[in-house]
Amino acid sequence: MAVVKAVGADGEKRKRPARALSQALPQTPPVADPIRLGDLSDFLGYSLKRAQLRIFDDFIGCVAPLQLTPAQFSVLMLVDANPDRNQSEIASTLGILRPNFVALLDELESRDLCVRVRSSNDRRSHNLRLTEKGRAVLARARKLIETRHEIRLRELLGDDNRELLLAMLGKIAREF
Amino acid sequence: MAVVKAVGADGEKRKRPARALSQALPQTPPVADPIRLGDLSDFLGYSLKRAQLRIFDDFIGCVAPLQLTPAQFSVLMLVDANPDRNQSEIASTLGILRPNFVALLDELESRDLCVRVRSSNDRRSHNLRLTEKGRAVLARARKLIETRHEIRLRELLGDDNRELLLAMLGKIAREF
DNA sequence: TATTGTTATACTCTATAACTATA
DNA sequence: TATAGTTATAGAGTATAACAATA
Repeated sequence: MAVVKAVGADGEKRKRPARALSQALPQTPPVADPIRLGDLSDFLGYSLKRAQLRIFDDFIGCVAPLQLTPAQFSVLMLVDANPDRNQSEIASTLGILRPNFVALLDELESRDLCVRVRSSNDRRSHNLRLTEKGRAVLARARKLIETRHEIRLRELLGDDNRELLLAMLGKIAREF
Repeated sequence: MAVVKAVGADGEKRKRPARALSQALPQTPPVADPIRLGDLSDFLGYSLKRAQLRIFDDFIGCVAPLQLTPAQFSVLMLVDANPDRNQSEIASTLGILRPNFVALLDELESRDLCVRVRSSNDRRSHNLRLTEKGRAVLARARKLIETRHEIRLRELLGDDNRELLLAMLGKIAREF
């Protein structure tokens, strides 16, 4: 397995610049030592958060042509896999509070990716479905993410390690 | 290695309730099928985010006696490992923007955990140090996290898998 | 009475511009 | 002029209470 690389970020600035002979060295050298993370990287929360931010950033860049946030993508995925479920069911499955789900859906509906259909059984409920355009956009998004994002993750981590990573993250989310 | 458990969440509600013989079955059964995550859990971003939220939530609970957020903890850790570095250096290492670091530091300083010391070399800079109390609180926090949080993660994942998880997350944060 | 979707609202995070004091 | 710390501010994301329509 590939070894984790040195330390990065400002690694290329390590070399001290040349200095005139007569010039006194200041108390603090002009090129500072890199900051040490110390034990911080041994705490799962820290590494998890930094990795999550990086992944989301890359995700957003990869689906930029479709202008989908990770949250919007997750809604499209879930409505596609579970048509005609109501807002509360979809929102709570994603850990989104019902009030906060309203604006998110408004946006998807205004872009004609998703529709709210008043349920005939229970007229309080709005059943959710993807539109034809919604399915098409989702398909394009999945292809973009697979070919630009996930494939590079497989290259970086290796197929087996990526599977193991997914399994552990799922276990934490479900059982911790 | 332990196998990932079934599905959870509402797993205990699966059994259909008894029903009067004369009562007609409504079109939709009163106990709905669980929502299927589908391929969503195969996308790293989704699993990463859910796991991160769970970990932070648990972290906050574990250090509740000390009232430290993950961000505050990371600042204490970094200042402890790198005394007399200035705000910009500490903030940027943590991915915190300088303006947002001000209030964070104000809070730590008001609680006498950390001090800003005007640098004699460059009077624009504030060098950061932990106070005696700051070191004590950090030590207690580390112990709480180790004994209540990380230890349970090791039990859940296994020691070797936890190490592998940390290595992969670090690799994503640094190299992806 | 309880639930679904909604509004209003508040609080935290994050992001950018611009000021001040120093260099 | 450039940089460190700061202020102000705006935008996401997230949280709770309460209302109308419906059950």
